[in-house]
Amino acid sequence: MASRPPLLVNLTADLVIFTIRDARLHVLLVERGNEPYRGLPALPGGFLREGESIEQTARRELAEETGLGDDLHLELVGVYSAPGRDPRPVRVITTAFLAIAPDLPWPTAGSDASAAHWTPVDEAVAASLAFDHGEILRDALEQARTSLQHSTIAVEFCAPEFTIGELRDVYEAVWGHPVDRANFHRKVTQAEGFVEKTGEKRPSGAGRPSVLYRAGDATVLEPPMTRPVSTR
Amino acid sequence: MASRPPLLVNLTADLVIFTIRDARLHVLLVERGNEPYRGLPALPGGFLREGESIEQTARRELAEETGLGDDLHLELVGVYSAPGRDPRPVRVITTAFLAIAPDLPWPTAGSDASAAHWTPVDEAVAASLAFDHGEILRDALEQARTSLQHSTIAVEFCAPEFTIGELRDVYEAVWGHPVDRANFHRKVTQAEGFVEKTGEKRPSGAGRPSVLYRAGDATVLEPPMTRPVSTR
DNA sequence: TCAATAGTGTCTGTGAGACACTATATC
DNA sequence: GATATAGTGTCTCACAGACACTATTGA
Repeated sequence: MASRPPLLVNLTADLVIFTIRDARLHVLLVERGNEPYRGLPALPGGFLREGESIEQTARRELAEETGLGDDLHLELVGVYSAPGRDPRPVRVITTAFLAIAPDLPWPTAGSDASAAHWTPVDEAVAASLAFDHGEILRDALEQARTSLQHSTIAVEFCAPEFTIGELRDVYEAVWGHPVDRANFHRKVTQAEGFVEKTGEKRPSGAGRPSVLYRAGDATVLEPPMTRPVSTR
Repeated sequence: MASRPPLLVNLTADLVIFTIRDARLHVLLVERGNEPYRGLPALPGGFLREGESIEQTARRELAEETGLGDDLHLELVGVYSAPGRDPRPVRVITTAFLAIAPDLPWPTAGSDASAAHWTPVDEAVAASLAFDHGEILRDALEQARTSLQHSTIAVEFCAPEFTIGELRDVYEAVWGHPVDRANFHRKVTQAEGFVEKTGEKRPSGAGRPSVLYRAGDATVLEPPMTRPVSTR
């Protein structure tokens, strides 16, 4: 049989960048400046360039959008390739990555030109997004919730020095569910390599000052943090 | 700034198809008939076609290679896009999928023309494979081991009716580690929706005949099956 | 002193791991 | 009977969940 030439496509990396502001999980959305879907909110992303791996594309976009270093946590969420997901003549297939940013004072909520907004995830999930970005966002959110169980990435949401209470706020914001204060404290401090004391304390307005911690060496959390049934 | 046109690439789906033969985990490898890497063992795969999602590409290749229906379990392992991973002029980026096939009598170990071989995974991991298929295989193996903990996919390795002992053989083959017979039996039969009795028994040569089960409705296994530390 | 927040003690239930025991088949 | 395989009982330890308690600060 005559072999047809392989189909040529464009490849993009789209980013689901999460952070926590005011104890709520937010995701970075940009307003599309071009067709298709001009004016609609979308996930930031961009095309693969020559000499780049798709992870490098994702990191480059991440740096452009957040202005942060490229040492942030990135994990693959999925490949989205349904025919017709992008109306342009050449097929555009995207690889979605999940990124986690600490809750820092943001220059302009993204240094990129186009209007970037930190949007509460529940609003973003309910909104109508460009392309299949709604589906991507839901998949990434579920993956983030699962990752919090099995890994120590929650510290990536925090500043270099943080309190156990702040770390607990991360879990509560991502899971959207309260977590027992006492049990969480023990779990986190006893898990080897999750957090380590800095030796400092920080006054917490009123009340006993909290001990400060920094991230430990471990990346996997074994045994995992159990996730409330109602969040699954 | 002048925007350059997006890079055009070829996209492939490569398959890591696992099965169990003689209580050992095997993977399907094909011998490459064309350049590059002609003659070297490689994972089966193929190019994305027009009107197809990449999952459909993977299912099509899976059906071609195994002759089995397209209801087999498929899960995304990763995207492999390093520049230079394929020496051809147009960049070839692959999405790797993990598939699980039951241990059935195979027509010719794959109906495809090219020489397809069921290879024990430890041999395949040690061998030199085409492209970055060695890395893909290692990633897929680790993912399969993890999936066995958290899901009920182990039943996909089995015939429609199976014994608890056969299911345990799956875990031992994939993990490469013995699993306690008694505790496994309780875990599997008490986990809701993992397996259900058919009502039949099957004589097992000598000894008490074993009760037959079929797969249940559940896909996630909660709480998970704990994996021996030495396999992590 | 009280209010507020941080951190500990302790009891209970679930389930994993280890391993002895019972059940049912072939020879 | 002996042997082989399937399945159960049971003890111990680790740990999650619930929640009462103590500790340390500011007002």
